[in-house]
Amino acid sequence: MSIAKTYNPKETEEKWYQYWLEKKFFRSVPDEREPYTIVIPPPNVTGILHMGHMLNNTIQDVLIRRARMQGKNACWVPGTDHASIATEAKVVAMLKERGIDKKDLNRKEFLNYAYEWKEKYGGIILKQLEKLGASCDWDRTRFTMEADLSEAVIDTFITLHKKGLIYRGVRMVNWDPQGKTAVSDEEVVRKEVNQKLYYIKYKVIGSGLPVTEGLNTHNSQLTTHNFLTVATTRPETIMADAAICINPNDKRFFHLKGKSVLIPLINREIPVIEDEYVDMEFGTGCLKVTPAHDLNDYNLGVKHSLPVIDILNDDGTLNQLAIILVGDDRFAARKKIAKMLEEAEYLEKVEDYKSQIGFSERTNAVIEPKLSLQWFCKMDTMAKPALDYVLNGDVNLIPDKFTNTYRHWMENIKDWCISRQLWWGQQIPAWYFQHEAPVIAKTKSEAIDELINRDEARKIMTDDEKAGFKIQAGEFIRQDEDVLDTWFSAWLWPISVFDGIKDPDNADINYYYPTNDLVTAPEILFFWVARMIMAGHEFRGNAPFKNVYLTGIVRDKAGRKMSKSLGNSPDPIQLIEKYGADGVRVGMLLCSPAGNDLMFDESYCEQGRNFANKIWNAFRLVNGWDVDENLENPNRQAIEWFNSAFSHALLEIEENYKQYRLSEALMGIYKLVWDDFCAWYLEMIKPGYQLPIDSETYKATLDFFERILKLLHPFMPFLSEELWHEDVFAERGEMDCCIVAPYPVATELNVKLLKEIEIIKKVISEIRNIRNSKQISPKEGLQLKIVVNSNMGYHVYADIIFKLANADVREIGFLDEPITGATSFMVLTDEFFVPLAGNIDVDAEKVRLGKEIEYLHGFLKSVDAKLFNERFVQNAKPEIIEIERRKKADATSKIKTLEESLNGFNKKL
RNA sequence: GGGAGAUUAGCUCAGCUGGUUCAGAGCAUCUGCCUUACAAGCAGAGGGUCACUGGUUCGAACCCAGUAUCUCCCA
Repeated sequence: MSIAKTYNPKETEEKWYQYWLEKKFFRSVPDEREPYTIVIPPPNVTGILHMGHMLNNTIQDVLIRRARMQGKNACWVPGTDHASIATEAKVVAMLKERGIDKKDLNRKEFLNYAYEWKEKYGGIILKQLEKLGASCDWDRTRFTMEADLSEAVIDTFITLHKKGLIYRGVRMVNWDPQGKTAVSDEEVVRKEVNQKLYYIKYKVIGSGLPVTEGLNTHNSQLTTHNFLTVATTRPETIMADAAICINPNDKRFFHLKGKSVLIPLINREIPVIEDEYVDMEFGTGCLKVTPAHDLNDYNLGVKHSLPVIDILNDDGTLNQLAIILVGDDRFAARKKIAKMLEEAEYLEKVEDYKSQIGFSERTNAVIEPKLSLQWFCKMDTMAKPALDYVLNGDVNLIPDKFTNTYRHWMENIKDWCISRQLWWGQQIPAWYFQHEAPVIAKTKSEAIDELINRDEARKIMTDDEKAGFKIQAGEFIRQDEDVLDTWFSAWLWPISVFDGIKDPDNADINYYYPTNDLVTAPEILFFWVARMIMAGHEFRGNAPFKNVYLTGIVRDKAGRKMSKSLGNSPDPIQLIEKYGADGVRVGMLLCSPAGNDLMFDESYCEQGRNFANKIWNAFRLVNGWDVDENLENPNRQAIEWFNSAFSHALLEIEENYKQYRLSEALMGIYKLVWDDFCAWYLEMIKPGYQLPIDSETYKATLDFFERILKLLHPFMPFLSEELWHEDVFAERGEMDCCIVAPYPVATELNVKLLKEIEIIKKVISEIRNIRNSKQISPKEGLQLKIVVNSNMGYHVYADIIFKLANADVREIGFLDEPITGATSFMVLTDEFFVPLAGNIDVDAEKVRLGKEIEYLHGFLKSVDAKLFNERFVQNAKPEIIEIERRKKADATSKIKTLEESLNGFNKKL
């Protein structure tokens, strides 16, 4: 039977993924086995797969497949996140294309379009994950805005509100005037921007005190005694000024104490206040205080009881309170007002100025600090236990360098603004009736009941009156327009996917929760991971997962973050088509140390593809052998050696898995397969061309191959499954699949054999090296003679040396003394001679020996330096000294033998 | 401005409690091979003042201090 020379992933991927699905290998239901659970970080429902997802989900799939093979009840819950801001933006854009303005729609109409959009595009990313081989339990797919999960969110809100952990307050928020929504600090991107610093003059008026004597206020040569100057980047906000602040220690401004000034253009009088907050070095030393439009000013305003004058509309245009330029956009107003100030001679000068400005991550609009009535979730009491879980190791951050960052954040946590001025999301269950304080309730009718219950006068109403009130209230009560932050859904994810909020004692939540591992990006450590831990503690009394594996950011070769706008991200699906899913998975993981960013390059996928092909061809070799039952097994050493080598590698691989060093675990497998199995073991046992193999070796080899397939499976599920079903291995029942094959376990190691084969490999390499440097064809047999000074039994390995180095076994001789006329090398303390009739360059050989002796002398000197150093002998640990002594002995004896060889050459001449 | 981390071969990274696992791996490079599983391959080779400067120590890639450069987080 002939098999293709190269592995073709396309057919096998489709075939096996379907097979796994049909046979329900991904399905998990609670049973008596130990559970192993991962909840997917729900990708944005609008998203398409990018390299970050590829990395993240490959890691999860590796972990979940390995756990499945280890006999655990592996459950990987998939799903998507409604991503309110991003999705709403996409829907708005779609409507725009159709010529529909969101403003012309009501909430219900808009949501219909949004759902239409979600139905069309929402499943794309999950379909793409299938291509990668993701073994999620698709029957469990959840969506953060589906009915059950939304209910969980609303119930959570109500519960926390009852506990006093949710409140409504006037706060400075980051306002996105384009998206018309508040965004979190984390969604604000700060960039350095070239701006102008405007120096504006405010006319000083005395409170009872005369203006500085003798000066004519109509004179254009005004002095600082009549005016003070303020430097600002935002001249359009002067109409919102509530005060001018000076530092009480600033001698330059003592004369201003207790006075007031007039705001230019609108001539409103505002006081001069004093606060040490003002930096005397910056600008002019006079600070305009605009509580409505700057966070620091707001705090200053609170401290000095200043009025708050908000001159901006939600869309960033100026409102009536501005008095002038009403209706103009803030940036247009800035230009205009600069001109107006200049014309009225209030503008002293303008300077270039660089500063950090916040931009909305979603709309890229300049963020406006804005006072707003928002809902907040109190963080301080929730943060404490969430911090403790990480500090005392109940939750493991991997790598643990993130623990520091986590602590720093948790100790300086601010309350969480959870309302968003959007429609796509769970509408806040707060109800407003006339001018009463809002009622928190799940439904309108519950809200009305609550209205009745909380008011003494209503409580005592007759039933008829109550019914009347209900009808009246029903007409006027209205629900909060805002929706909840998406993270307010996402923080429940590990609980809500198992319906643990609605039904806290159900079989699924009891079995799967807390989950085992979470794999996510460090960027969302705080606003997702930390909050999930808080929710876990709050609603279940424990942390939602044990380990958090933080992946790196996928960057391009030049170190730039991969992004759509840069166009530097390859399309993952195309990569899969080019290199195969297994190739891409291997490629991703080869370059992804835990927690470090990875500089992705396609060549890694190429390496992965080549590896798949290597395995494929190893299979072709084994598959092609005929077995002769009558043959003796000549490969006992080789078989026992590989058995040990496999276990040895497995132990290391397991250790790396344990520490979540997946790239190193993979590299361990890579080397085991490529080097140990293919380059050494198969070459050792390979029968001659078209000759049969003995059955013992054949069986052992197939067994090794099967074990290798199992080790490979988590990383290369398709190739391993494909080969698993080849006839040579076994007759497979329909459920006998690699995906559920029991994971290999290490057996006892033959340490002596492992060591000896390493020596034999070295001997073989040396012989090959001689061939290479002397241009001797591998077909030309060589002789090998050995002077054995160690206790190594080379006889046993004569066959192997012959086979791999073509040094004829019958010619291997054991000598008592070195011989001349041969090129030589040493392995450990043993001397090897390869006679090369007439082929030997005596001078070169002498030079080589001389160099080696010289090196050993140098080495000996450094060892002696230690041993003759009294302080070393006194202070160093005995075993260290012993090692040094042995080094010395070995080097001395090596020098001796090499010198004898050299003398041999000299004698001969 | 405050905090965290990094700097080891051309590239991506290992290197545990300071000492034979001590300078390592994979890729790339170079040399020779189309050797009947694999040229997506085989055999071999070269390549590093462990960022820099001091210090501690019998001994430093590893510990300490300073300097430089970079990344991230927070103002």
